[in-house]
Amino acid sequence: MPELPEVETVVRGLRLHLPGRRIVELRLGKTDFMDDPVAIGERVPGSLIRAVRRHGKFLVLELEADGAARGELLLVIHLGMTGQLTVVAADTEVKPHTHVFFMLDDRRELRFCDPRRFGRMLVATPADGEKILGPLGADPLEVSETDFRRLITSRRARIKALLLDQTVFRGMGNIYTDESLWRAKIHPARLGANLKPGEIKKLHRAMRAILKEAIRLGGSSISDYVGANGEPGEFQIRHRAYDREGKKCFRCGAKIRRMIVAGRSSYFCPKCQRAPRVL
DNA sequence: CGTTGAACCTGTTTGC
DNA sequence: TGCAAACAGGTTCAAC
Repeated sequence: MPELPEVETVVRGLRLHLPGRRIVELRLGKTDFMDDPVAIGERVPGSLIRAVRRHGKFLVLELEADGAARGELLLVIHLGMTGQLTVVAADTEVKPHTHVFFMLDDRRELRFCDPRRFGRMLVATPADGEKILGPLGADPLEVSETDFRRLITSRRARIKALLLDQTVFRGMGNIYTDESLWRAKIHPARLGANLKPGEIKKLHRAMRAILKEAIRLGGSSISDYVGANGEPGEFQIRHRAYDREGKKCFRCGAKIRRMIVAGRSSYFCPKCQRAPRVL
């Protein structure tokens, strides 16, 4: 669920509460989504939260550890499909599947809830964190049109697969990929290398505009996504392709179709987004 | 290289 | 109504 706009929304929400707070205690439930739960239990308690940032779909809490493990430490978190990070008062009722409680020094808690446990959590030194964050590709909001073109035309994969590949662009997911392709009128199965210059320019613009608009509306809430304050997003009402199989295309009225591309459900307008004989 | 399918796990929706 | 299948924002790995 959480793609770039959702993670960005969560990060902005966390920034309202976390920087300057100390994590006084940690409580763990199920930990099979953690690389090394023992390390988290040992190194996180007592640390000071310096900053919160996003890298693709990863959230990064910059910590200053005290005691023995003194020094800069990164808490790296991925929300997977159903992960939620919220800051609540310590006496707030606990939702099922809440697996981590970070008790703060202001009687509040940062809670991680993830029913499917596809999320990920680990602590690392800045150097080790680089091993996870380093391989990620260009930020879709920062990438220039020139770099965008180069990244897309230098590979022989379908445009849908390229946009979803986190080592090419960090942060794009199934919803915003389909929405961007719909706006740019490009069929998801087209080969990136075969896109015409005009199409690439339109796609670059569409992607950036859609991500910005989605961030403005707090992301898309399909079933369980919420921001750090527990509020759902509103971008789902603006979806033009995603999850609209059989419904009318907002542009031409044709029925939106669904097909599997790059292993994922892909929604597109068969009339606006034509599949050429040679993809 | 790139694609496909399965696996990871739980909950919800859909179909017979 | 009830049960089983299909499906879900993501990533990773094996096999071709």
